[in-house]
Amino acid sequence: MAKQISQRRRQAQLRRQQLIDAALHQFGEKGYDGASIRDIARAAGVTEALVYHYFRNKEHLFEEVIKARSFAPILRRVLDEAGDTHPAEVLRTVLQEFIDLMYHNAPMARMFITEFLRHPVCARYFRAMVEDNTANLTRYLQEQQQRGVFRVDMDAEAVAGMLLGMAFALFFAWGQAPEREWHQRRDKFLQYTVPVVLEGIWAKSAPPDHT
Amino acid sequence: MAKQISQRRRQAQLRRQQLIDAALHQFGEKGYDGASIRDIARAAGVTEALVYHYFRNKEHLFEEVIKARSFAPILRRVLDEAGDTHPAEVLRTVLQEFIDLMYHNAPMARMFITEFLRHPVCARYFRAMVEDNTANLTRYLQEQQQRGVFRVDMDAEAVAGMLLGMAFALFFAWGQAPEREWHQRRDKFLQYTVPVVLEGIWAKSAPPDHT
Amino acid sequence: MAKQISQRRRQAQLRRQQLIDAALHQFGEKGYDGASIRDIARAAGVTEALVYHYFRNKEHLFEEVIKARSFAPILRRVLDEAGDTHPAEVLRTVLQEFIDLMYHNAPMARMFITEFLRHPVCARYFRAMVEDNTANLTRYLQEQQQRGVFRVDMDAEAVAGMLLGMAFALFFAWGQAPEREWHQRRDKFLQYTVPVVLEGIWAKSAPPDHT
Amino acid sequence: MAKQISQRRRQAQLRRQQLIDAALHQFGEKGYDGASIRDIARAAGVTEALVYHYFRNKEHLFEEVIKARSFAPILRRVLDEAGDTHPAEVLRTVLQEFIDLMYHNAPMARMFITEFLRHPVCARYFRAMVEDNTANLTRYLQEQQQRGVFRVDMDAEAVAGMLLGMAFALFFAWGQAPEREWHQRRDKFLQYTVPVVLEGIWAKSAPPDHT
DNA sequence: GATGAATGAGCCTTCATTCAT
DNA sequence: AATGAATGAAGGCTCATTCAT
Repeated sequence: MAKQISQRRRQAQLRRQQLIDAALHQFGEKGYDGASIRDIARAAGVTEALVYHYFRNKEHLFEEVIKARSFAPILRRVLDEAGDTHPAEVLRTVLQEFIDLMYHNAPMARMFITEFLRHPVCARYFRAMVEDNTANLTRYLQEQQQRGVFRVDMDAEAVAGMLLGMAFALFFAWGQAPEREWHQRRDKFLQYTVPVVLEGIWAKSAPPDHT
Repeated sequence: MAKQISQRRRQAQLRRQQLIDAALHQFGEKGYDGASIRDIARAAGVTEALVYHYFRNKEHLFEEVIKARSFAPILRRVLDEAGDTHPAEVLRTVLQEFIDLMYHNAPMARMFITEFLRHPVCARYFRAMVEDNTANLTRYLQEQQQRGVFRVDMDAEAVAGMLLGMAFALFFAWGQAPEREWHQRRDKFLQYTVPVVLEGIWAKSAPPDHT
Repeated sequence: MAKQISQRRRQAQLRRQQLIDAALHQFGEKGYDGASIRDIARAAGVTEALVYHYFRNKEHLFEEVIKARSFAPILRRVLDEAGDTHPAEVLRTVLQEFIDLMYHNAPMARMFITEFLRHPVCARYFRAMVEDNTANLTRYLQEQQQRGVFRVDMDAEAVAGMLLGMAFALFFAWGQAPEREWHQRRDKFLQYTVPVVLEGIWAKSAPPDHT
Repeated sequence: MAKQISQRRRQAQLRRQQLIDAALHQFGEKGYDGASIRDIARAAGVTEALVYHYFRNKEHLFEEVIKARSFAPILRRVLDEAGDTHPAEVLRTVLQEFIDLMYHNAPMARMFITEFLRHPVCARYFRAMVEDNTANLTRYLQEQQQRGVFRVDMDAEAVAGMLLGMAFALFFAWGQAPEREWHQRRDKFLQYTVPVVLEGIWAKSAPPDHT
């Protein structure tokens, strides 16, 4: 009997996740208003009423979708694992991970982008994410600054925001383009654009020997 | 009689514009799906049916809103008038105009952002706008490059995209923040971030004496 | 000046007729509810408002359409001109005229049929028409009956109703069929069916030598 | 539990029928365009939305109404049960049943008549019905013809069409008249008109002894 | 846990009609 | 004579949500 209960619970957990996944895709493709509960339910292969069995209402479901799949933890890990490779390499990797993360989670990214400007909940999470990432990147830049890698007068936070902003803009503008074009833009961004930016912040006494 | 007709026509023109304005605001605040024809009509102080007297349907109204208020012409003017001031100054001005333009037309900017990912029409116009602006800025950068101001190996298009992208990301992330914060971010961007970027593209033989 | 006025009047008369024609076709094709004032106006190449300049409202326009094009006068003429040809020939001609009249004025006929069951005005006119025609045909049959052509116990009115009813049913059921089929049905009706009916009403003493 | 489910199903079945009935009456009285979903829902005592729970849209509801209540099966039964009574009696009975069937299902009959000329679906069903009935009656007439009851040169199909057409025209023209008048017309038709028609098709060698 | 019946509110759109010009 | 601006009502349909089963 306990087994049955735990099985039920597992089944419930599964359903819940299934619904969140379906909702994520629908919201991502059609937006909050554009995606109906019916759409979501059908995409998950269940009845509309069942959605209300798991989530109080559409708003709540939306919040759960946001909570369940934040970028933040993933990105933090990436940054933490940076280690002590050459900063140029590290930053390029970080931005690459960031860009690819958005690209491979396009539905969610789209949802965040489109609903950020309307949905307070979404805005809150999005901002938290941005701040989290910026803070992490800022911290890293400051560490390197103190080690003499970057100019003393560098504004670490501004640079962090600039780098992430550029990456974000890249995804926004071209994330939906045909795959080939997207890859071209992405590669040029990582190989050419980022280094150009870094040019302005290296400490002069320590000329970089980056690739 | 001719006068009467022209008056009627003027009145009609006015109404049309009035409706487009109202629609712009409603779409900007609530998105395409979220803004109902009723909302728009009420905001313009007329009946729903009148909206259909001027526009075939919601889709068409939306297109008219987009067409009627494209950034492109405004931006082009700004860039064309750049003249021959110091490039650093020019670029700062251009970006400032760009940012302020978005900020002062926030409802439309928001609409473009949120509907870009869903509405083909919007996407088309948005992309045209991006390309137009990038092309203009690219051209300017190339001119300066040929005059020896910028490095020979500078990729003008990539730099143009980077600058505009950063500006866009700035607006996206902070355009809705409290006014004071917005202004701080904006100013820091123009006074600090942009120069940092430029640092990487100046021709070495011609050290800039920018502010 | 008088000329101008009369010209205007003629123009007005023309427009009126034009509108009635357009309305007839629209009502015939789409029914009273299905045909909108806009449809009618467009079909006549004028503005909706002009329809209201000539007719108080849709109902009135409908009535005018019905009044303006009653079958009755046409049919009466046909019957009056019957003269003294052989009755079988006369009846066949009468029915043929009746059928062809409906077929060549299909839009109006359709309108009468479909609106008869709903629209009191239409019902009144239709019934008047039916009664008029039946009365005429009945009178003719009675005259021939008194001349010894038809059986003494023939119920002239019943026979008249039966003949016209059959013709009507023919048009109703097949009037929309492909033209070839329609013509086949029509011809068989006139050449075979009608004579069969007459068989039952000839006076026995006077065997007919019809074709 | 199975009981509960079946009860629910029964309830649903009931609702469905209820809606079809309501729709039938509304369509019959006001026509397809004239009868709104609101009308139908109110007549059935439910919300408009529930109509859409049972039927995909108005068109579908209309089709279901037509399918659910076709004359065809009823008429076929009547004809099949004809047995071997005297043909005059059989035919009179058949036509009487046909007429009464229309009269007692006046709303649907009216709907068929008015929508036949506009609605393809209705036209299809109506035509099938006509052909089915005509075919049955034709077959019966041919059987009797082979047994020597009717003239050798009788065109069974034409006669069948004629008889049913007359009956239809009778209903069309007078089915809405005051009840007394209707009954008079109906009785005269069955007792006088039909025999007159038959007069023309009896085989001469076998003089009928009908009433 | 899961379903289908049921609802009230709202949406986009069309319609018949009026009025100033 | 003719038009276009303007409206209130209604129509078909969808949606988020509840409830009994």
